[in-house]
Amino acid sequence: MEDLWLDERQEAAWRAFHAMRIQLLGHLARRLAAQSGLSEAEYEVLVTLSEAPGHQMRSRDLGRALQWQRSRLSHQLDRMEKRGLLTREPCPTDARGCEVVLADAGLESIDKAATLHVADVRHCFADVLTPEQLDGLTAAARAITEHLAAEHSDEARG
Amino acid sequence: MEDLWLDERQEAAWRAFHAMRIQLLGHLARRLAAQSGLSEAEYEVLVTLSEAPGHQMRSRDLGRALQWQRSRLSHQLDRMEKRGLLTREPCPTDARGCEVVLADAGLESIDKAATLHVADVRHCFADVLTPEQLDGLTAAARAITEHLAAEHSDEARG
DNA sequence: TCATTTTTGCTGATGTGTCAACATACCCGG
DNA sequence: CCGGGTATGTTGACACATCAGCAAAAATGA
Repeated sequence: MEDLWLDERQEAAWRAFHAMRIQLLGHLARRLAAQSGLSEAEYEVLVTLSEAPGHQMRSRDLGRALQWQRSRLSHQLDRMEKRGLLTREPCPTDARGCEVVLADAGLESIDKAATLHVADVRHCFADVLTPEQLDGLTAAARAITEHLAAEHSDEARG
Repeated sequence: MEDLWLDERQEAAWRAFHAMRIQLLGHLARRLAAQSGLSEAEYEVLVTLSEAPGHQMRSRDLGRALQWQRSRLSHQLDRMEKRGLLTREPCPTDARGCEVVLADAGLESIDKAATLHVADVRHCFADVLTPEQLDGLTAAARAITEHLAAEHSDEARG
């Protein structure tokens, strides 16, 4: 049963990461909502759509790009379609499919929102860290992501 | 309009952090649910209560410890009380207040869950990083948290 | 061709998180 | 003591996320 707890250094890192995450994401989400009337989920959908050729994408590909579950995306698109941010149209090459098209209101929203949001990310995240800290964070985050990906493909095989 | 976007290094860090956060927290939440039947919210409430003297706390203090909104806590306690993880009793010193008491089922749950969850955190987070990365992450996270706290108190004053 | 399996998207139920509004109790200055 | 401001907790409405289950179309392969 030894070896199961965190040592001092590990616990400090975990707690600091936890607190930072809560504060930072909460702050960014509140700013985004106040400035643009968008939630983070809406922002991500609109950014991805706005970068797609023709401002449209199959629901399947949108889901893959965002790494979302199908049902999550479907519910989210329901709400955004009701708000007039996008439309859903039948996919010409696959009768199951569904083309998600950015509406004018959505394009307007995301254009305004993106500039302000990126400025917030700079102000509260990027500009607070030194270049060395940025690189260190990138390396640490990638190490964790890759470890999880490896583990996931392990259990898919095993 | 110059200076508003992120440079290469900043964008790499932001994207890496974003991806890591999604993967890591999703993984930990799924493992916690599968192993213990607890959500992260329930886990946090139970851990905090289990560390309190007498396994109980005023709702106000619980909210402060968790940094939660009052309404969030109230809704969460509703659900957990229905599940038999805790009880709510009147506060003897303040008729508005409410003592939240850990129930036997809650103590049992958290005892089992904590060991497994901490092991997961070690496996997917702490053990993946070098001591230097852990310290670097701690410093970076604290810098961000402190920056946000300072900003928040600024706008409270201004 | 035809049956089976996979992919795609939707739905309903439940749990989660935020906001605004509310009722009550406390506190403090007159 | 009393009256206005503050603190505490709850509620209802809504947005968000996950799960299990469903239907229909497509891909696969005997």
